[in-house]
Formats: sequence, C-alpha cells, structure tokens
Amino acid sequence: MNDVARAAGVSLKTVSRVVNGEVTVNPVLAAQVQQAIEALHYRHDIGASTLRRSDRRTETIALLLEDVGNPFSAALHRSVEDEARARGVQVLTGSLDEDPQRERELVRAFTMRRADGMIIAPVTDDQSFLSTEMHDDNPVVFVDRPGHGIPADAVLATNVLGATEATRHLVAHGHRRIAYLGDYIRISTARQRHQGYLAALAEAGLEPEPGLVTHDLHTAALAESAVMALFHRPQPPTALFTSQNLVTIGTVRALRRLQLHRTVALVGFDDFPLADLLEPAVTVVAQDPATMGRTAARALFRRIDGDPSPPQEHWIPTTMIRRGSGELPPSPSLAAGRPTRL
Amino acid sequence: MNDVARAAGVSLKTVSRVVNGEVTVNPVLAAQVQQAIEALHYRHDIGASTLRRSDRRTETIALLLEDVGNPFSAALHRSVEDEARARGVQVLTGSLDEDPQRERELVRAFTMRRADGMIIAPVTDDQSFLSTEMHDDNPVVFVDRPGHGIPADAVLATNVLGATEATRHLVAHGHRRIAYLGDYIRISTARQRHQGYLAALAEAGLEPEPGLVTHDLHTAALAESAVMALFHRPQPPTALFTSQNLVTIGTVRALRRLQLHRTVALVGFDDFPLADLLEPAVTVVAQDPATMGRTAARALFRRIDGDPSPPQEHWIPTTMIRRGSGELPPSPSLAAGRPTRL
DNA sequence: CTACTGCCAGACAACGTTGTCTCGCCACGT
DNA sequence: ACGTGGCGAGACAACGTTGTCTGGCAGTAG
Repeated sequence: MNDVARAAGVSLKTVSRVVNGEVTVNPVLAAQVQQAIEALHYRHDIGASTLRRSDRRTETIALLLEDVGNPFSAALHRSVEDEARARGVQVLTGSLDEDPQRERELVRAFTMRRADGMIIAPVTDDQSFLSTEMHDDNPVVFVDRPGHGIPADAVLATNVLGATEATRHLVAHGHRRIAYLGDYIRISTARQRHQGYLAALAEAGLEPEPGLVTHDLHTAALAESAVMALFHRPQPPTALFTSQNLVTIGTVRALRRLQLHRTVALVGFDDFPLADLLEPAVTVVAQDPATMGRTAARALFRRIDGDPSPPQEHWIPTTMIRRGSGELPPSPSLAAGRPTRL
Repeated sequence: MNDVARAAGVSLKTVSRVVNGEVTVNPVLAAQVQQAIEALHYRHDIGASTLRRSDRRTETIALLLEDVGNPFSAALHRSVEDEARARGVQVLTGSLDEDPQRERELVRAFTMRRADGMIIAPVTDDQSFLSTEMHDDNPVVFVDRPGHGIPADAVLATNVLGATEATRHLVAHGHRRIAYLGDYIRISTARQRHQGYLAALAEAGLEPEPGLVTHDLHTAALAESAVMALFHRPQPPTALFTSQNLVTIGTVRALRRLQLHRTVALVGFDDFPLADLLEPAVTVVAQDPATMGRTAARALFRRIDGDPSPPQEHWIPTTMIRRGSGELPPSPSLAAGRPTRL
C-alpha cells in the first residue's frame, strides 16, 4: 500500500480510502491510485484489514456438514455458496462424519480464522460449547438438524410430517406390515422420521411391530443386509419405509437380489439422482437441500448484519414424489406371512 | 494474549512461545499459560499471526471446481479435505460454472485471503494471469484439466486412453456406427475424449461420420434431445459413447423414452451412483476423483513445503466397468439403417 | 479583510501476533 | 572467588491495514 501511495503521489491513508470505496476522495486522486494499483499488481490484504477494522469482518463464513461429498450436503453447499457469492463472501467447508470431536475441532479452526459466522449441521445434542468456543458476535445457524444449548436460528426439513406422509401413503395402498429402516437413531432427523412413521401407524390403528424396525443403518451395505435379514424371517413386511438416502439405495439393491423389487412397496425419505430411472422408479419424500442452504445462508447474513430478533425456526417442506415403488399393492404371498426362500 | 500473559504471570512473548509449541519454555510456566488459556477461553488469532510471521502461512488452501454440487467435484473436494485435515489445513471452496470471469474473481478473492495455495480445475485455456494475480510463493496445482501459460503440477485422468478403450470396447462387440455425445468441445477433457473416440475408430478402420458426433451438450436435457434427434434420422447408430456424466444420464433417459435401452449399446465416460442398478446396468469408464483429489492435494502440499523440482503431470488411470449396456450386440434392425418411429 | 465553515488529505497509533535482540540467571570449570 | 557459556524470558519493533485526529485550503458570510 505504501508503494502504491508513493507511485500515486498520495498518502497511504488515501490509498486505503480508495480501496475501501470511500466517497470523500478527489476523483482525480482516486484515478491515480487505481492506476498505481493496476501497475503494481497491488492486492488488498483482507487479513491485515480484518485485524485493524472495528467490525473485524473477514468476509468469510464457515459451513460444517456431514460430508461435503454426499449429494445432500453437496447440494446444500452449492446453494450456500450462491448466496455468499452475491455478497462477495467466501465459504470455508468441513465434513463432520458424525464425529463429535471433529465438530469441536472444526469450530475451533474456523473461529481461529475469524469466520464471520457458521452454518452447522450438528452431530451431537449439545452445542452449548459454541458459546465459549466462538467469538461473541459471530452468529450460528443450524441446518438440517436442530442445535441445542445455544439460542440460534435453525433451518429444518419437516421430517415428522414427511415421514408420516410416506407411511400414510403405504397404509393407503393397503399395507399393514410396514417396516422402518433408518440411520443412527441418535441422529435427530432419524428420530423424527421414526416418530412420523409411528404416528402414521397409530393413526391407522396399526400395532407397531418391534421386529419391523431397524435403526443405526449408516451405510448402504448395512441397509442391504438388514433388508436381507428382514425377508428371511416369518411375517415379513409387504412395504418398506427407508428414512435416508443411502438406506434407500441399499434397500433397492437388496430387493433386487431377492427379486422382490416389483413385489415389495418402497417409499424413501430424501430424493436421489436417477431414482426415476430405476425399475420400478422409487417413490420418495423429497427434501429440498437447495432451499435449505439458501434459507440458512440468508438467515446467517441477516444475523451478521445485526438482526437482534429472537431465534427462528425455518421449516422447509418435503414433497412426496410418486414414481411407482410406493404404489405397489401388498403381495398376497408376503401378506400371508411366508418368508422368502433364497 | 496480553490477558493470558497477565493471568499466567509471564510475558506476552512467552504465551506466544507456548501457543506455537516452542520447546525452549519452562514446563512449569507452560502449564500456567495453558491454564490461563483455558480459563480465559483465549483463541489464537491466525490472521494476526499470519500478518507477522515470516512465512505468512494461513494454513488454508483454496479449491476451485466446476461445481461443488456435482458428484465428481464433490468427491474430489472430499478427498482434498481429507488430505488437508491431516495437516490441520482448512479448505476454501468455489464453483466456477465454466465462467472465465468467475475464475479470475475467485482467484483474486482467495489471494486476498492469502490462501497458501490453490487447486484449480481451470475453465479457459490461459491461466497466465495467475502469475501476476497470485502471490509469488503460493503454488497452484491443476486438477482434471491442464492449465496453460504457467508452469504448475497437473493431475489428470487418462482421458484419451479411457475414451479409446470405451470406443474400442464397442467396436469389439461388433458395432460399426458408434455415436459420440459430449460436453462443450472447448473443454479440454471433452476434446481429449473425442480424440480418443476418433483414435479407436481409426484403429478399427472405421470412417468417422460427422452426423454421429454431437458436441456442446452441457446438461442432461440437452443430451436427451440430442439422442432423440439421432434416432429419428436414417442410418442411426447401434452404439453410443457418452463422454460425460450428465450426458450419459440424459442419454439413458432418451433411450428409455425410445424403448431402445435394451437395443442400443452404451458406454459412458465417468461413473455415477446407481449406474449398476439401472436396467441394463450402465457400462462406464470410471474416473477416480478421490485419487485425483488426494494426488492434487499432496502435490500442492509438497510445493508449499518448498519442493522446487520441475512441474509434473500426474496421470490417474481410468477403469472400465462392464455392467451390461456396453456389451449389447448391434441391433440388426438399426444396423440396417432404419430410423426409429415414435 | 477577517472569521467561520466544510471538506479532503495526511500523521499517527493501534489491531494481535512473532522475529530479533538483549539481559539475567545458573551451572560449571579454573 | 571469578569468568564463561548456555539457556530461557522479556522488551521492542514490525507485519499491512484503518480509526481518529489535525491541519490546510477554498468558499462564503459578516
């Protein structure tokens, strides 16, 4: 900046004014400064600027997701980036992998880099550590899952409602034995989807059968073997509700192997690419990760801009997409309670 | 830091030494300092540290990809993050959307934030601007596509070879009229894959037919209508080589609509989730985005650590995965040159 | 012609940290 | 007892920038 000032024949402070777009500077001088900046390839140092400024902004936000490589997180990431881009803000990302320790480490790393705010899909049920971990005026917005122990905005899918709708849909097609297959039950979204499943059963006057509920399926492979097991016992289900992406995919694989994919009804929570091209195409309750990301980013920027209103919950609705797998009628043979032979 | 020093009864400089893990500190004092840090919730300020340090490291790298939301970029992003995590380095990300201006903007934004290095999947054929845009000692590594106008490492898939192998595979199954469907021909990977396709045809003594080559299909929808058009003319192909993810998916959709998915052979470049669950399952030449990301990150860190050796090209091999669609024989009816009726 | 106002440019200090230099202390050898 | 060497701690300046204060100059009113 000193070099630029010398080249433009002005003081260092005037260069600062030009760089920051202040209007109280003679246009002639401003033009000279701009020229010098170009000539010397001067680049403004945001780090030094942040250090000195009173608002301490870095024009950078942090985004902590389950795994930046999975389609849901990636879509959410993209829409956050688009909102940030419109404000000239950059995005630091990190994957949590359901690891509580990683959650704290990343929050610390991003705090040390003075991110202006964070959007977090939390792993655990206690985010109270954020209040001591983060700088006081840096807001947090929770996305996908609610945070606890700290007042903050949250952007959530209507998990209970969506799961109820999915299960109700299967009931409406005549199913009485509907299995639930879900992710780690400690994950709040999995709990809520399980809760929606139970609600729909209760509503229909159906007794929940413990043998038809399987939790903690965190990978497609686990889901696949869970489904295999399910159909090798007496009284198998005639329909399945899978509460997550990877579980749905593992389930489709298993049904193929069992040759039951045209026999057993299936509704999955969360859409996935190519669901419409499978045979039968997979009926899903679709989340809207793009809207979730956009909403979270907007909420965060509102807080960064100083909105002091009480924390808000934003509920992003799910949409049922009927494609075929969810509209299969109960198989008489399975309904009779016969297990599948290999 | 001053507060910590006071609380621990040492000088500010000693706190700095403890924070930076220097060994020339009395363990007793170091413990006192650690205690004070905990008690006061002191957080080291990386920005200020960067400003003062002689190496000016931010422990942050930048990653510029086509679109962080697409599966290829997302997988690559994830593996870069894993390498960075092992070094305590954070990742700034940005999507380029094939936009040259965006490429420059993001490079500038990340330079202003003093990223220690950048991994870029470049949009254009001229990255010479990087040499004036970036700080002198901050390395770049190109990934997926080569950079031009600046010496730097590059991590590339064996695009020509992979495309040749794919096309050769179709030739080996008896096909003589093989169509090429690809992304914007200005993208270097698309050019290379087209080149591989031509090479395989030449090798088999087949005349390339201009009518069987379609470029600039950047979305699945464009690919879909291109395929529809292809089969409504006389002399349709009996096999298709699709040179990119979205093109392959659009093509599958079109073949379904035409009821030709069990008739026309298809090999796609780049694998995609659920390709194995389609009917027929889609034969692909798979790239390895995880290895590409890992390799790029390692190359970048080697440069950041000061490796002065000449720039290197890393070629990441592709793998053909035979799943069924690529092994279909030529349809006699199509081979006879009859166009498809709707 | 003086006094006052407004406005723009520059001087200076400070943001939180670390590189460098200096100084004091202790152990050890003579 | 005294000198020397080594090692650990503190003082100070500086990194690149901006908030604040001061000063000069032009324009205007009395």
